[in-house]
Amino acid sequence: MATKETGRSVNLTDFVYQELRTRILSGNYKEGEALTELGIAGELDVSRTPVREALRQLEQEELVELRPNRGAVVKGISLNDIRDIYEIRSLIEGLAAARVAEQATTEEMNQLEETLDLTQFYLDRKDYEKLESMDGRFHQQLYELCRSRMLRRILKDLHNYVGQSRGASLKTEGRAQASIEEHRRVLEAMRARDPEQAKARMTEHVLNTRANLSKIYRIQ
Amino acid sequence: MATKETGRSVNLTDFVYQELRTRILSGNYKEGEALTELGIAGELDVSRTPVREALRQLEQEELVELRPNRGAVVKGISLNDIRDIYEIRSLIEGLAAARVAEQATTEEMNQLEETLDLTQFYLDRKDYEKLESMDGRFHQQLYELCRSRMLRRILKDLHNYVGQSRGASLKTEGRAQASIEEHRRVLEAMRARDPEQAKARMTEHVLNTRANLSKIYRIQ
DNA sequence: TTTTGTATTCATGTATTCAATCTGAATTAT
DNA sequence: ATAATTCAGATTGAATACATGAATACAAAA
Repeated sequence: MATKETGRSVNLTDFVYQELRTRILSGNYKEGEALTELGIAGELDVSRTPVREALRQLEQEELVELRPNRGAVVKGISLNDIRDIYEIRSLIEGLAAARVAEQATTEEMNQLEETLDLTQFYLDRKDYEKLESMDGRFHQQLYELCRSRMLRRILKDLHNYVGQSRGASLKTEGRAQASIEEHRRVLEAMRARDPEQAKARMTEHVLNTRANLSKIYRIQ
Repeated sequence: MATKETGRSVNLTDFVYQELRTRILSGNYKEGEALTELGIAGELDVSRTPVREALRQLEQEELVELRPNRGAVVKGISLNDIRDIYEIRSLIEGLAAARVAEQATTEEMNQLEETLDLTQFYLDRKDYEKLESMDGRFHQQLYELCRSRMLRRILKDLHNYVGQSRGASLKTEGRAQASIEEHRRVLEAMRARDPEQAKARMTEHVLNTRANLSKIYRIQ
């Protein structure tokens, strides 16, 4: 057992975790909403045990608050959080890019390039769901390739938090194409084994994304 | 129930979590060591339930790896991790200091000053345990006062990871006094409401700590 | 009217039970 | 002798049972 219609979770705890996480980050569960263990267990048709374990994980990344003996409350992502995420990323994501420029193999760079080609492919097809997924994959791949456990941890976290707003940003006129081109320039610098340029271009890319986002949301 | 000789845990899960976390970060449990739920439960005299929940939390911060159906393995902090932590902190901890300079109340700055006074007090008494704790408290207070959920999350995490090496650093000749003075200069800039200077001085402080650390450990 | 005590209810905290899975040694087959 | 197989023991995964604590409603007292 343990795949639960959605598939590919190895156990129920992971399944519940993914499910709750998605619902919170998508805004399906709203800020301040109280979650009861039995309620979730009933909804997902599992016992309280995996629910409790999943809630503990979510508490660790501050997506819920666990009040002792009083249950869980949803903590969403605020505009202030988003503003800070982009500010932090503008400071450290360039570092990850520099590391990739220094250490990644040609094979790994080819993987990045494939992601970029796919992104362009889906943009041409106007398949915005896949486009969004591929745009995110470029960053996720980068986090793996930078060979730094700490950078990967932090950047993955931050990136996941802004999934929603990144999607909105990519739907604005011309931004997706610009994003692809910025990614490409980062990759070029990596292929040229120029860490400083890779860093600068990645930083600029993050700042551009933030600037674009500030047209949609009221941040900073 | 629920205080378990060590005191102040509100429930057994938190108690187990703190206990395991401490043992891992202090090197008491070594990298690669396999942990069984029943073994821990027996050692701490609790059932498997709170142990499982604690392990899920520890997995979230990558202090253990959970292999499905095969149990938990300890993941320590490597020298590479420490190197990266200081590099990341040198980039973003200044941002936190700048925020404090902008937003903290005079009362809050007084709290920081009290911590500094206490640090000096314990240094004069050569009470290195308390000294270490107070030196850390200055940073922890800063993370709370910067009023950024994301900065607080990340910096607290990173700071906890390097607890051991920070302790070692403070024991080297003259470093504790230098650290206090650097903290004081950061606070001065905050009191002067000069975010840029607070940032610069904090960044320098982090870099100094790293430089001092590199005399002990073989980092970068 | 406000406060305080108390019973009830509901949710969480923990232990226990049972099922599924993995590991490794003994056994069998090649 | 080596490889494949089987099976027992141990460990994790999940559900359920039991215990504890918090919140609410309501009654009695000030």
